[in-house]
Amino acid sequence: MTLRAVKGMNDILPDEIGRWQALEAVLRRTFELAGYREIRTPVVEPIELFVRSIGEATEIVEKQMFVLKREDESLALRPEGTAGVARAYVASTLYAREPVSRLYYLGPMFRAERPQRGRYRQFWQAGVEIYGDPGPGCDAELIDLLVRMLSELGVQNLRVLVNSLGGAETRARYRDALGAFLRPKAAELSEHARRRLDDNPLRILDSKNPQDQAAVAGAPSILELLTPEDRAHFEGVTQALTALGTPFEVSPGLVRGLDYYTRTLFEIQTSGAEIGSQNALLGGGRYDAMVKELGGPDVPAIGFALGLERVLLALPQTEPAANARCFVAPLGERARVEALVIARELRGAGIPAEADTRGGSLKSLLRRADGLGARLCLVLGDDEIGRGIVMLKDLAARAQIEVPRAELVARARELLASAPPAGGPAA
RNA sequence: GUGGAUGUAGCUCAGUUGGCAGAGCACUGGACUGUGGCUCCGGUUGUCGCGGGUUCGAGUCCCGUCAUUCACCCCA
Repeated sequence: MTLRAVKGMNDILPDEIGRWQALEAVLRRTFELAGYREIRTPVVEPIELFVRSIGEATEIVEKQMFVLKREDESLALRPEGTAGVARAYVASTLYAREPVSRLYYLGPMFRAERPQRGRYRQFWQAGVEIYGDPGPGCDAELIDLLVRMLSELGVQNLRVLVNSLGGAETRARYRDALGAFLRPKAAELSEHARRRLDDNPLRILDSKNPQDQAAVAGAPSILELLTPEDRAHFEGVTQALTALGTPFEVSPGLVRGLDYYTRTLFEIQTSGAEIGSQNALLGGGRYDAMVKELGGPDVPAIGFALGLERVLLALPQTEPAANARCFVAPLGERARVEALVIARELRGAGIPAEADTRGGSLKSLLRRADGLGARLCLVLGDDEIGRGIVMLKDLAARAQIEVPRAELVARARELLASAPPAGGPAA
């Protein structure tokens, strides 16, 4: 019985890691250019934190948490990032040090759902949180930043959905109104939706079931029930987005399964089939009540989270770039040790270098160099050692020159700095 | 959590009414005693997911199980 990775948790192998690192670099650069600083919080938190922030009756808290019991502690692997960051913000009294905190995070999250394309039990999220700015300007700025980032990454078919849930008062009123509208139509709803009528009728709005969609048509919109303050905020967001030239759709049916959201709610989807039956690349919104709920002062907040796996699936596949590596191919016993010395010298000069230690014919060594995607191959045997030279091959150019041993590093550096010939090396 | 599909070499997949386990790619050796990507010739690679059943005989049929995947659900 071979050991496997835990269901829904995947190894990221070296062949794929380049795409991950490239995406992570874009995320960090985007956030840092916009004034966000990284925060790293624990992967494990007290269950109580998620119950209080995400909501006791949510799917995530009820069914999807990986729970750890240790002595008298009840812990959980974090199912999302916002709660932990908010906890850290309160616990370290960041609010007392600066009026506005702009934070970002990047790391693995855990939810025990049935795995599927674009949905895993361990998955990576990157997100930001802004504390202390009541908006709506920062709401719009954040959405605009994300739309531009995804476009620049090359994600096609973006849809930007924006909605407002208003404050607690609006939300309660809307629940009642929606319940009153749907209850007479209970017979037309799917069984699943019917069960939600009492505990969370808003979720029926984004059901994919055609039956539910039909029943929901003509339902009152939450946007009609916003208080004047909520309405002014939402208009501020949409006006700023328009002024920024960010395309968006007002989507009164947009709802999220986390209880903490207030006012602005947004989601960026791709309509392509790349991410399977999931369609959200990122989602977020305002959660003005959470900091206080967690024992901090009354500080408003907004944030979002992006699924790295989903963005990678939605991204165009790129050819791996030919690398600037050197392969050192020794022929014979004497050359073997010398190859190690040469590789060390090259690395000392900042040139990625690998010396062969397995031996074999020159033909197989050259194949090995090709297989690594190396740009240069250094060949040395008894002949070269006797003459104090090394054979320096430019694999891409299919050319070779004899180079005095002492000039090797300098000549290799020159070749690597020059562009590979047209036609390029084989991938 | 519910329903469907699929599990055969490192990868992609064939495998007929049940009758010797296959191909391409990859890897490797040679043609070319020390010159790579193309070509040609050869070679290595298997718990047919796992367990049971039917049968003279099971990759093939039946039952169970696990995994993957698709849809629902959920969400990033």
